[in-house]
Amino acid sequence: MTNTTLDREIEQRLADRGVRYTRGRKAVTSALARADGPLSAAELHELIRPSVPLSSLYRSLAVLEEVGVLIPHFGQAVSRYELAEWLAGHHHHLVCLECGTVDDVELPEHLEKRITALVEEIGSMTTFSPSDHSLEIEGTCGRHG
Amino acid sequence: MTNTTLDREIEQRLADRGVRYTRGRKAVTSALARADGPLSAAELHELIRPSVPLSSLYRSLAVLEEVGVLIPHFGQAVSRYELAEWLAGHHHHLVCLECGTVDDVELPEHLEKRITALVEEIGSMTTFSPSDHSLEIEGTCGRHG
DNA sequence: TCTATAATGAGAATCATTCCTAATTACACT
DNA sequence: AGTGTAATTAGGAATGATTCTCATTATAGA
Repeated sequence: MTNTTLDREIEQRLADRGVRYTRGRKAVTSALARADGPLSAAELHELIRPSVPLSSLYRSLAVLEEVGVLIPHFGQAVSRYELAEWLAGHHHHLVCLECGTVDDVELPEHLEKRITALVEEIGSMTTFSPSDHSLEIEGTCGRHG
Repeated sequence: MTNTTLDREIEQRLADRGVRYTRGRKAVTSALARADGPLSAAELHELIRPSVPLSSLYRSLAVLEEVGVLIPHFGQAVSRYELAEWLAGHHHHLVCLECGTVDDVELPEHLEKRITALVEEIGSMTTFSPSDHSLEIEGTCGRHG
């Protein structure tokens, strides 16, 4: 395995929750540990096929998410649309982890400038050419009992 | 209509592309203009029902995206998973608009500190309590012909 | 080893999204 | 206003992703 330490940490976490660290679940975490970005169920299936059928894979993902080993990159698998920035203005997002709503925030110029500067610095560090950016802030909105 | 100026800008853009600004399309843009964050097709449908059937709604979304009036909040409607940050470390994302891949970037500490400071400032401006954040940088990765 | 419980495999069911085709509508021109 | 043409829509069928169900298998502990 690529990363024994990581694997042991996961094993520990699952043990604490009384959940087994089975072959299929190991296949998922180890594929994700090797990946260099978030992967979809289909992409994972391609990587670890044919050892795990899709239905089991989805179950493994759900279990691993439940115990906090995995996180979904942008919650639900539905497309959400918004007006383009030339219409709505440049903004960022507040993502509520409790109710799933996403709210826009427009930042005052001095904060926005600092973000833009950061993005440019990151671009100059890599071979990636940034054209736009969005700061996604997760937390809880003020609307819950 | 809530926002006549905006509506005229959209009308103009569609006219430039030789595309009609029909009742159904207006219903979509005006609902999005009123919304305070990105909406899914189902949410939009709920808002403007029963004037527009779902299939037409999807087509409107596609057309409006094509002419640059709408943008999807996080591309494809598939869930992608990654290891939680306590396992993978805190990182941000480079989203390639050409091929759809998402790569992780881990930032050097001085940059990360600047982002954290920003997020805290934003939190203090609103009723939202941030628990985590991710900077999503869109652009093109270095891998295309 | 035996038993109770957790996990898997395979396929059916569900939900979001896309596709298809005929009927309708808007637009340009008379 | 009336007509021809192309764009658009409605509605339902088809697809693809995800979830559910249930019979079977594996596991941990008595």
